[in-house]
Formats: sequence, C-alpha cells, structure tokens
Amino acid sequence: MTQATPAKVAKLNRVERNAWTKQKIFDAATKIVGKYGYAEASVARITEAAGVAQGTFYNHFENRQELLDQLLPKIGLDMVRFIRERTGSADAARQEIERFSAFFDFILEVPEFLRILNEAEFFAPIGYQKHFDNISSAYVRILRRARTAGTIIDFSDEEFEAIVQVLMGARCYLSRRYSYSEQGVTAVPDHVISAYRKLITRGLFNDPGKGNNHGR
Amino acid sequence: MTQATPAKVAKLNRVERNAWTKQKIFDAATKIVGKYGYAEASVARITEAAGVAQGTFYNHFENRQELLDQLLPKIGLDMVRFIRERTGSADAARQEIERFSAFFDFILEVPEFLRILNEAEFFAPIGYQKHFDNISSAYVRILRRARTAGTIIDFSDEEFEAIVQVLMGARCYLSRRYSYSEQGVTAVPDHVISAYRKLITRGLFNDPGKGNNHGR
Amino acid sequence: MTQATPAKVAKLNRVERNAWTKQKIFDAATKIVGKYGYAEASVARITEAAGVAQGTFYNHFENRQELLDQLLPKIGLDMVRFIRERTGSADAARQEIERFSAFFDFILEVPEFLRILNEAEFFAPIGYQKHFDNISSAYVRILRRARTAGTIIDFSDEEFEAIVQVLMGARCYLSRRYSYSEQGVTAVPDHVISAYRKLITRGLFNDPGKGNNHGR
Amino acid sequence: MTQATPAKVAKLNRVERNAWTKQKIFDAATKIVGKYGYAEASVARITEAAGVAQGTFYNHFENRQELLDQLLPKIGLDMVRFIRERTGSADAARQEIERFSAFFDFILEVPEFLRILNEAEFFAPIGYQKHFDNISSAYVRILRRARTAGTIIDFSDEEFEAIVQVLMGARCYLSRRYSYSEQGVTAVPDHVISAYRKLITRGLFNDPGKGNNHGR
DNA sequence: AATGAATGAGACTTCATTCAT
DNA sequence: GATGAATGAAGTCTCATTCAT
Repeated sequence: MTQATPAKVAKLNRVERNAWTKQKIFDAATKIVGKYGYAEASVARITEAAGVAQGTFYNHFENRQELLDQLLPKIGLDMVRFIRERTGSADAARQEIERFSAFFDFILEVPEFLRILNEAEFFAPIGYQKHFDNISSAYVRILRRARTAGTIIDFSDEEFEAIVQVLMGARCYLSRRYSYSEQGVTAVPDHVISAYRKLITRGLFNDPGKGNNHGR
Repeated sequence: MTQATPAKVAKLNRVERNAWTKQKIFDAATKIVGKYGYAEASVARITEAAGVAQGTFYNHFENRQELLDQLLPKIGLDMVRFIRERTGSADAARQEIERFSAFFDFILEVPEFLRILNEAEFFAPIGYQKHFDNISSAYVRILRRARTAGTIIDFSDEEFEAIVQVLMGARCYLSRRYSYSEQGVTAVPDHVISAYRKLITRGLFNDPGKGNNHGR
Repeated sequence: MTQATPAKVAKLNRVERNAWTKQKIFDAATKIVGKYGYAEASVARITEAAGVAQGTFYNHFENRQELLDQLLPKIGLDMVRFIRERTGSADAARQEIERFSAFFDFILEVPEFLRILNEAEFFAPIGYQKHFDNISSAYVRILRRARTAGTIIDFSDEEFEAIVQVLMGARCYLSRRYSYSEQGVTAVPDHVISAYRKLITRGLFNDPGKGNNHGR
Repeated sequence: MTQATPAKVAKLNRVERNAWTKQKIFDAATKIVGKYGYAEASVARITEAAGVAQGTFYNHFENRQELLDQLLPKIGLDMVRFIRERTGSADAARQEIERFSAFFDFILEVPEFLRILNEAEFFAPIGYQKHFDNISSAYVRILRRARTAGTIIDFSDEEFEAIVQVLMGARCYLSRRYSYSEQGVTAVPDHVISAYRKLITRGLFNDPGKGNNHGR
C-alpha cells in the first residue's frame, strides 16, 4: 500500500522499479479483492487497475492464485502488529477486550481486510491456512500464559484450541454483521464490545443450581 | 432428497411430474454442492447428475443463482427441526449445550450441510441471508425467554444480537476445524463440547478483583 | 467433405443437424490444415471458417487436439480406398507401380492430404500413429503375399518392415519435392515414376562382381 | 558445441567474447531442440539454458526463427563430414551402404540431430531447404560419377534427382522408426541394413517375365 | 553488448443462458 | 414441459519482441 509518487518513480533504479511494479499489482489486487471479492479479481482487472499489461503480471507472480494466496498473510501481519501495539499490560481479560476492540479498529483502518479475510477460505485456501496458523498459534500461547498466571483455570490445551476457534469465529461473524454497511466500513457499536466482555468474563448463563454470579 | 421410485413416477400427473423434475434437480444440486462446493456446481453438472437436459433447468429456475440461493434455507429448516427435537426441557444452559451438540450431530447426519452452509455466504448470499435471519431471530427469542426466566441476566436485547453472532460464529469455525476430514465428516471431540460449556457457563477469565469463581 | 446445400439443411432433424455441424467443423479444419498447416489451425480460425461459434467446437470435440488427431486417419482411409480401386491384378511389381502412381493421383484429388500427412507426425502424433499402423500393416501383408507367390524372394519379415518404411519415406519425400508448387498441387513427372520402377525392379546399382544385370 | 572454459573466457577480447556468447546461445538451442523439439524451444528457454538474458538473444539473431533456421544446416555439415570420413573406395554399391550405415552412426554420435532434422521441415523450413539442397546436390554428383564409372546404368539425371529423394526419404523414415526410443537414440538393427542393401543392389521384385535374378 | 521487465496479441477452454424442435 | 446444440463473453496464461538502463 505504499504508492510512490511519480516524482519518486523517475529516480528508481531497475531493482526498485521492479519492486514497485510488483507492489502496484499487489495494491491493485488488495483494493479489488477488498471491494469486490476474489471472484471479481481477474488478472485483467487487476492489471488494468495497476496500470500494467496483463503479461506483466506473470513476470511477478507464477499465476493468479499465487498472488491471491499472498494477500491475506501479508495484510494479516499488519493486523497482528496493529493489535499488539494496542494491547496494554492490564489483566488478561482486559487485554483480550483490547485485542477484540483493536481488531475492529483495524478493520476501520484497512477496510479491504474484511473481505480478504472472509472469502479467503474458499478463494485463497493456502493463504488462509497460513494466516490461520499464524493467528491461532499465537493466540493459544497467550491463553497458556494466562493460565500460568492464574487468570484462566481449568482449561486444557485442547480446550484452548477450541476456544481460539470460538474467539476467531466470534470476530468473524461480528465483523460481518456490524462492520459492513452499504458504503464502506463502520465502527462496531459499544454493546458488541460489552456483550463480548460479559461473555468472556462471566459466561452467558448463570451457573445452574447456584445463585446469581453476576453484577457484583 | 425424496427420490420417488420409477414405479411411482409412472403414475404421476402433470403437476406431480413437474414437481418431481424440480426435486431431482434440487437433490442433485444439494449433492454436488455438498461434495464439491458451489464453484463446481455448474448447470451442466447439476443437470447431468439429475438426469435431465440442461434446458430443463431453466423451466424450473430463473437462473443458476436462484437455485443456489434456495439450497441453504431449505436444508437450514431441516436443521432447525432436527435441533429442536433434540432439545430437552432442562435449564437454559444445558439446553444450549444440547443445541450445540445437536448441531454437530446434524452435520454428521447430513454431510452436505457443512459446505452448503460455509460457502453460502459468498456463493449464495441471498440464501445465506435468509437462513441467517431465520436462525438468529429464533435464537434471540430463546435468549430473551431465558432472561425472562432469570437464567440470563444483565444482557440487553442488542447484546443478545451480538451474542447470537458469537454463538453462530463459534459453531461455524469449530465445525470447519473439527468436522471436516479427508473423507467425509467426523464427530466433534468431547473437549470441544466441554470448552464451549465452560465458556458459556462461567466465561473464560476469572472475574478480576475477585476470587476464583470456578471449580465449585 | 460432404457439404450439404442450404436447401437440404433446412429439412434436417436434430440428429442430422448435429452431424452436419460436426462435419462443417471437420471440413473447415481439413481445409485450413491442408492449406496453412496444423500450427495455423486455431480453434478460432476453424470455427470461423466453419461458420459456427467457438463454443460450438467443444460440443463436438473434447479439445483441439482431438480433432487434429482425427484428420489424418479419416482422410487416410479415403486414400487407401482410392489406391485399392486403382490397383489391378497384374504382377506384383506392376501393382506396386500402380499403387505408387495412385498415391500421387490421390494427392491431386485431395490436395489437403499432403500437409495433413506430412505435419501430422509432430502436430497430431496420435493420429499419425493410427494412420501409420493402418498403412504399414497392410503394406507388409501385400509384400508377404508377393513372397508366397514367388515374386519376392530372400526378404525376411523384419526386412519387409524396413522396406515398407523405405517405400513410404520415398512417397513422402517425392511428394514434397514434386507435388508441391507455389499455387497448389501438381502432377508428378514421369521420370519419377520410372526411377521408382527401376529401383524396385532391379535396384540402383549393378550387382557388384557381376556383369550388367539391366537392360535385358 | 565448443564451450570454452571460464579460464579461457576471461582473456577474450571484445570480438571473441561476442562470438562466444553467440555460440553459447547456439549450443543451448541445439541441446533444447534436440531434446524437446522446436516447439519447446522458446527464446526464454534457450537463453536460460545459455545463461544469458533474453534481450541478449536479439543482439545476435534477428529473431527466433533465424536461429532455428541455422541449426540444421550447421549440424548437417558435421554429418556430411562424418559420413565422408567413413566412406571407403570400394565399389559404388558398397560405398552407398557405408554412407547409409554412417548416417545411423552419426545419429548415435549426435543424438540431437534426429529431431533437429525431422522437425526442421515444419519449424525451420528455410534451414531445411538449405540443408536439403546441400545434401541432394552432393548426392546427385555421387550418382553421376557412379554412372560415368559404369556402376549405374540407365538412369537419367532427372531420375537421379528422384532417386536421391527416395534414398533420403528412406533414411528419414527408417531413422524415425528404428533410432528413436524411450530414452535417447539406439543403433539400427542389422536387418535394416541388409534390406536396404538388397533393395539398392537388386530391387525388390523379380524382374517379371524373367527367371530369378537373385541369390546367384 | 548485456540486461530483463514490459508489452499485448492471441491461444485454448469453460459455462450460463437461449431457443428451435 | 423437455431437449440439447449453439452461443459468445470472459477467463487464464504464453511468448516473441522491444527498449530503457
């Protein structure tokens, strides 16, 4: 996403020019997939948006799929960085809320991300897998650390894995429901955050056979 | 999925014959999308599997998309019925666990469902929306009833809507992760169920500033 | 090569119409390959010449290669029939001359044959193999029969196989040299026939260590 | 095929360097066409094998075709030299057998030759013509000399031309049939040689109306 | 002279949809 | 209503050649 200005381009040497062309294609693809989805991201459309010939595409990528599969992992790293920067050193539960909020902030920042992420499973499965492994392994580590610190108890490693799926599924579905809108991407309402906080700090239901465990 | 026998077919009148042809197409589409996904479900392939000519397709459906968009809502109703039958009258939390388990049982029963559901968002968005609205409104009603009954407290209607997204996202991601396998569909491991139960009954984290609220 | 007249076409039923379309494509391909070679015979060009859409091509042939591979075997059968009709019941040597002459007459009759045959080895290898096997096995049978009849002696079966290659190679090279011309196909000069006759009836060289064995 | 060593290359002056680059391209093309055929010999592939940039190609050859057309004539000269060295001073018939055998020996020595020769007619027609003219004029001279010496009689000049086509066609077809194999090039069986010898020394058929003219 | 990225025409093939029978 | 051949737009990818560096 770092479009050089024409002024800069004139001075580029061959290697830089090459990298710049690849970046142009990459950026064009990001924009198109983000806006219209993978299915609409034909090579013709991407190269036209990038301002290069169709043949040029194949100087930089083996084939269409290769590019598509690079989209999510790359932008996914940006997301991880973004979220990490916004995670403080408070208690584990609050940190998770921060991560959760930061996820939706990132979507606002990079509106293409949503479609690129959501459709990837079916249109860029390799990239999806890569991204997913990145995220979930990091996530499991976080949960384990919390367990060691005593802020999570009574969850096994296997259960953590399942929990991570739940948390990621939650983000996915919530972002679909609340971040999309007719024209672009919108901030997520507060009650989404609060619902999430309540769920992960006390669960949804009263522990049966027991009094109220909330509101204290 | 109600294939009549040839013997029966011979006796059908015009209207029934017509309905039967449409059903054949429908069933073929279900099978193909369930097995190979929407992308592979070309009209040629569907009609071939249904044993009718390509042109016949357009006597029963406006176009390919119309059929695809009908797939999920129809099978979704089957799912709702299936789950309802397996939900007892125990306390609300236990009922939710039963629904959760029944969801995965349904996947085992109707292996096509998984792909039809998961890919629908991108390949059959209208059908997806319809299914989603069906499910989530029913779900919100359930949660409200639980609130009235006192088994859920301190969640607003808006928060319920968000919670429903979380619960559905959880099912989606968990099913992708645990139900798929090389050849067909497998049962979900127990630790997935237990992780889900823990999450919705007590949350993930200790309530900060408070003692341990688990393991009692 | 049996183009129906428009008048006839109007009356065709579906099956005949279908066959006719396939024939149109086939004929167009024959013409194009015969005139410009396999390399120029793109599907676009063939279908344009046939007066059908490109997609129609794939209703009748799996792919481009399949059609190309059918070209030579089909026209090859025409050739065999043509030659057989022109082979009398004289002695074996004269019959071979008749076949040889008839080959060149066939080229005059079906000018496309030459290119279709010559280029097939590289552009339609499967068709080439089929044609080649057809021809050479028939040819070997002829030679064996002549040996049984006593008009050929002292050649083994294996040597026959080699001889067949020589005779076919001779036709190929001679046709290239003498039948082509700027504009179309020409008859082969008499001295080619006579040279061939001399070669196969007495050989090229005097039997060494012996007197003259010719001219008697 | 004369690769200089790196040590030598360092010392080359501009002209020699230039020639060496051209030679590298030439050798690479020979190898590729010999192994995979003209159709696979893209400029990209040739230059990659030669270890030079694509653009470099066009500093040494007008275009792809020009190089392809030079391949056969050059290697053809090697063949002529090779055969000449292996032709003794025995009688004319035996010399022809020697040439015939030497042709197949050359194929063994330079395995690239077979494809370069066989495909040239269609992929390098100019080069093919050049090679062909080289060979056939030399061949006609040989036959004439034999006629002068009395070892060939009763063939006119025009008939010689036709005979040369036959002899070359024989080599071509026989080499295709007997020299190719799955992996590389193989020696030609003895019965091929003997069949050829019989054909050119006594013909194929008994002179009709006469007794047996063989085996004396 | 060498480089190698850029070009763009053109190749094959797929497929939703139409329509005459 | 059923048929299935015909359509043609659109997709991916290849490759000879050019040209600025």
